[in-house]
Amino acid sequence: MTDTHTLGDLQLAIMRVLWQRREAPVAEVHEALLEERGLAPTTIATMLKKMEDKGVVAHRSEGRRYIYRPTISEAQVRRSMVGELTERLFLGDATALVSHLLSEHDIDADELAEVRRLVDGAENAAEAGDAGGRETE
Amino acid sequence: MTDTHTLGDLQLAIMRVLWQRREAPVAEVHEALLEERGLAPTTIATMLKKMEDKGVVAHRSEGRRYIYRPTISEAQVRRSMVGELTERLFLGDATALVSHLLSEHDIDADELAEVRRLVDGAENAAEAGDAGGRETE
DNA sequence: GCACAAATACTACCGTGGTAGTACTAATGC
DNA sequence: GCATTAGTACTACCACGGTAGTATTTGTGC
Repeated sequence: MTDTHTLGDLQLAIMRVLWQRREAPVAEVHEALLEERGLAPTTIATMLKKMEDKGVVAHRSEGRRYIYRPTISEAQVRRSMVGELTERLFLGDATALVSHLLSEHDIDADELAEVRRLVDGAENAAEAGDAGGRETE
Repeated sequence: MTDTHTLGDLQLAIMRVLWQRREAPVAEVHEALLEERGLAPTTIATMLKKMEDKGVVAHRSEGRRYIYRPTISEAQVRRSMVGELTERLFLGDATALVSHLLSEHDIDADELAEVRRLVDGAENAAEAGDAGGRETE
């Protein structure tokens, strides 16, 4: 479990479409990405097949059409990918990543306040009955 | 400029060695990574050459040996890669990444306090004369 | 001077993301 | 019923990270 679902750029774009619509036929995914990417329909179809092999999407048939749907959540992908980056780049130290974000101006003054709120929220969550935690999923 | 220096896992491991030592011959890099990876010396040499083509390291000769040194800083690589992930996964919203980190238990209670300190620090830095900033490095 | 060792150069191969042409199949229009 | 069209299947290719064997060069010891 908890396979390392690392997705490429196009794969993520496709997933975003599927996450948004719950499910969609190839043509719809293609159409949704046409503007920002201008890819051939076969490219999308091929990618979807590769993604199915990989286990991140599944399909059902409706006439000749394949209706694809995601089999993993956006949160899972984020966990995987952020986790991997944190490992690779900060030797697993997530706090170091936050530190980087704050010091590299990736987060401006306005957002700083937001982050502060998030920290407060996380602290409260921790205080509340999260003792023994470990049931995420 | 600000090319997108995305490095693979081995490449990062190699860079870490070079960042640590300022410069090092192939054999030394190989030796440094032998325990944790057990790779052939030629693998390191090949990778270093690829990395030189890519522009992230450079070498000078010393007798028959090549002494490699990084041409980009760890901070630059972090900026590139964190930036890319933020773009790919959170549509550029760095705050969303922090939010993810906080809500996915990647940051425990102890670290939360640390993060709070970092936020304070960033706020002060912003208040102080950081107008026009951009001389990190 | 010659054999051996060290070090780089070359070449090769796999996996995977990305991209797409072409082939095949099945529904549809007339 | 046959031609067109939509839609998937196959196949192919490139780039690149990763991994390493083999060839070549050159310095060193005796």
